[in-house]
Order: sequence, then C-alpha cells, then structure tokens
Amino acid sequence: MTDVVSEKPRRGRPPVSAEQRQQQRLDISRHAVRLFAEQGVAATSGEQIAQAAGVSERTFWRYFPQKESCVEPLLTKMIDAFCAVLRAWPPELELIDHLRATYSPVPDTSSDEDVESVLEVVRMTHQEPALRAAYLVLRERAEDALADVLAKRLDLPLTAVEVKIQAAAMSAVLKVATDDVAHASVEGVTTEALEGHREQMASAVSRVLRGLSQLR
Amino acid sequence: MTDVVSEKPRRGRPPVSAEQRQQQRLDISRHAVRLFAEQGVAATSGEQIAQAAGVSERTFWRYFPQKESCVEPLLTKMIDAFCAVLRAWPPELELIDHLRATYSPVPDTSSDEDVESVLEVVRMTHQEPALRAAYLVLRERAEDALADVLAKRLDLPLTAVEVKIQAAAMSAVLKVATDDVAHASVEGVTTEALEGHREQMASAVSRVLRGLSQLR
DNA sequence: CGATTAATGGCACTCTCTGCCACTAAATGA
DNA sequence: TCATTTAGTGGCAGAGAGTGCCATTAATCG
Repeated sequence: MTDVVSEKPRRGRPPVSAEQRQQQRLDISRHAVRLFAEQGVAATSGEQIAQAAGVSERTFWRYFPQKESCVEPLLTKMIDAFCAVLRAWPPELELIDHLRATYSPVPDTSSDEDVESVLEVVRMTHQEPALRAAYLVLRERAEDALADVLAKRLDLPLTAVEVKIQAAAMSAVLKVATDDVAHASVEGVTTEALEGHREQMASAVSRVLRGLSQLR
Repeated sequence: MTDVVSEKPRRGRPPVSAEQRQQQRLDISRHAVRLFAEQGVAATSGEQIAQAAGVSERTFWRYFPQKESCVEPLLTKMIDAFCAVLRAWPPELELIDHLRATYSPVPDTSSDEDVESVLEVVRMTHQEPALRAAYLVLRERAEDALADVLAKRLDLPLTAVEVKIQAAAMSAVLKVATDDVAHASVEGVTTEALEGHREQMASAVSRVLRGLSQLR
C-alpha cells in the first residue's frame, strides 16, 4: 500500500552487476562463435561451448536459453553502436550529414577487436538457418529502438503507423548494407569497405526517409 | 557425359506430386496452428500434432523439420498471394494503382477459408518468440521473390544493391501493414479492415519506391 | 505376378533445454 | 567470528526435439 520503491534493507549476496553479466555473456559468445565458424552450428554442442568457456553446461544454458542466442552479444554490439549514433542525432542536422560525420562502424576507435567476428557472424547467418532466424529477431528488436528515436523526432506516438513504417524501412536498408559490407570483407576488413558501407547506408537511409516523409 | 536431362525410363512408384505434398503439409499445418493457439507452442508436442493430423510422429518430422515450420504453409499462402499480384503488375501502370485495382488480401474470392487462421498466426508471432523467428525467415524468403520482380522491372541484375534495398524496404512496409491488419482483426475480419490494409500498404509502398527511385 | 522405387511407421539414439536440489560465494548483523 | 540471508553454480534426472536406420506397405511397370 504505502511504499513502492522504498524498502531497501538488502541482506544477502548482491546480484552481479548487469555489466559483469554482459561481460560474461560476451566471453562465452566469443568461444561459441569461434566453434560455430570452425565446425558449423549443428555440430557444436552446448556441452562443447560450455567447456570451451570454462563453465558448466548448466550455467551455459542459464546464460543462453537457446544455443543460437550465443551470437547475440556480438551482434548487439554492432546494432547498439548504430542506435547510439542515431540517438545523438541533433535536431538541426540532416540525417545523412549526421551519419557521414559520426558513424564509423568500428575501426578507428579501435575500441573493438570483435569487428571481424561480428562480420563473420553476419556471413554465417547466410549458411546457417538457425543463426539467420536469431539475427532477424535481433534486428527487429533494434527496429524498436529506431522507432523510439524516430517517434521523438517526428513528435508522434510510438504506435503511429508512420513511425513504424519509417523504422522498418530504415532497418531493412541497414540490413542490406550490413550484409553487403560483411560480404565485401570476407578477406579481411578494409577501411574502404567500411567507408563504402557508411556512404551507402547514409544515402539509402536518406532516400527512404525522403520518400516516406511525404506523409498522408 | 552424354545425357543430362534425358533417361526417363521410370520404373517404380512415382513420387507424389508437389501439389499433393503441399496439401498434406497444409492439412497438418491447420491442426498445428489450432493447437498452438489453444495451448501455446511450447506446450504442444510434435507427437500431439502428429496424432491430431493422423500421421505418425516420424512422418510429421519429415514434413516439418522443425516444429515452428508448421506455420509456414499458412503464412506462405498470404505471401504468395501478394507476390502473384506483384508479378502481374503491368509495366505501364503505377504500382499504387495496380495494387488498388488488384490486391485483395483474400476475402471476396472466398477461395480461402484460412484468412482467420493466417491472421491468428501473425498475431501469435507477437507472443511466441519461436514463431516470430520462423515468420521473419519466411518474410525474408518473400523478399527474394520481391527482388526478382523489381529486378525485372528496373532492368537490373538481382544482385544490384538498389534492387535489394527496394525489396527490403517494400517488404518491411508490408510487414508493418500486415501486423496492423492482424491486430485490427482480433475480433474477426471485416471488409473495412482489409480495405484499409490495402490502402495503407499501397500508399506506403508507393512512397517508399518514390523515395528510392531517385537512384545514385 | 515379380521387380522397382516411394512413402510411411517404429525404434533407438543424441542433443537441447528445464526443474530441482545441494553447494559455494558474498554480503549483513549480532 | 559466526549465523543468516540471498545469489550464483554445478550435478542429475527427465521431457521433448529431431535424426538415422530398417522393416513394411503402396504404387507403378513389364
């Protein structure tokens, strides 16, 4: 009745931080993806991944309710990067200019040694149906984040069909561009490939929005 | 060396026709979807579906390599209908006019008593992650069909990025519109809902193409 | 009818994933 | 320091998903 958010006399062992948990997931994810690439997804068992990551099988299944979700932490990194850029989109700028100025899918910051792995995963989703499914579900979750940004931008409710459509179209374009750069980077990531990716993405996204902005 | 397509002295029992096989799949599909709706996907076992459909479990797994693919035959019906309309798109017409004139997501022809089921499935994909994944994979397959039509239309190779992007964007728009009509039809399908669907879809698709057609 | 090929069903088996419980780890308060 | 409390881990058993193999049945042709 009274308190809703109060009562904080915590007692026992505190839960691990969300960051720590994410880190653990990412760690397992790396092992899993390596094995997936080496042997294929079907041929890689949960037991094997768990062993490689140094946890019990039971714990592994707690971190990843399905085997294919192992790719999630790595892929999320990529998608989150884009969402962050999008959220930082200043109102006065054209989207295309903002993307050209800000978006770098990873390289220069060097904050990320997983780029190769991420692209490897994207490539794998074309061979491994189970991974493709997981990938698409993940992208759709990103679509919601996109919709969120767009709704604010257009000053419309999240449920507005216009918002959903723009988000879906942008997401689709992004998917194509990503697949494209992944394919172009089979023999290693090059700066040109990444810049081409940004340019292609920026222009396509802009064109989609231009078409869709003629609402009603 | 010599013959490649010749040698047809068939001997034993002929394989069942593709149509017959599809019909069988559709039949099982109907039972499965009913059970999914009644009990949830997780709570419905392969054995149960097989029993309901009157085949052995082994045969069931031969028809559907994964449990979730049971929704495929029904959903494919819907997607195929759209693709057929698209393929019949005459070169001289604007897409939006063609859609308005031709596309009816099912009702009048009455050739289809599965509409309710299809929409039910689409709604279910929002509650059941496994179904969502299957749904998205399916939609992506439809995207390829779309790309096919668009490539011919634009006289570009299937691999052209412009083609991929247009197909992806159209597909995305279509997805939103479909989700929308499914949601609007919870309490039964109405003609208004379906016409609204067509209208929304037609105008959104047109807008996307308009934006994207400014190539390069 | 016998030969041939396709489809089905039954069985055993592996792998995925879950529930349950015991055990260890980290915090608090006495 | 020790008891208490809460969180995370591991082990074990078991249901269900899905596969390989083989025997059986169905359909076609000579």
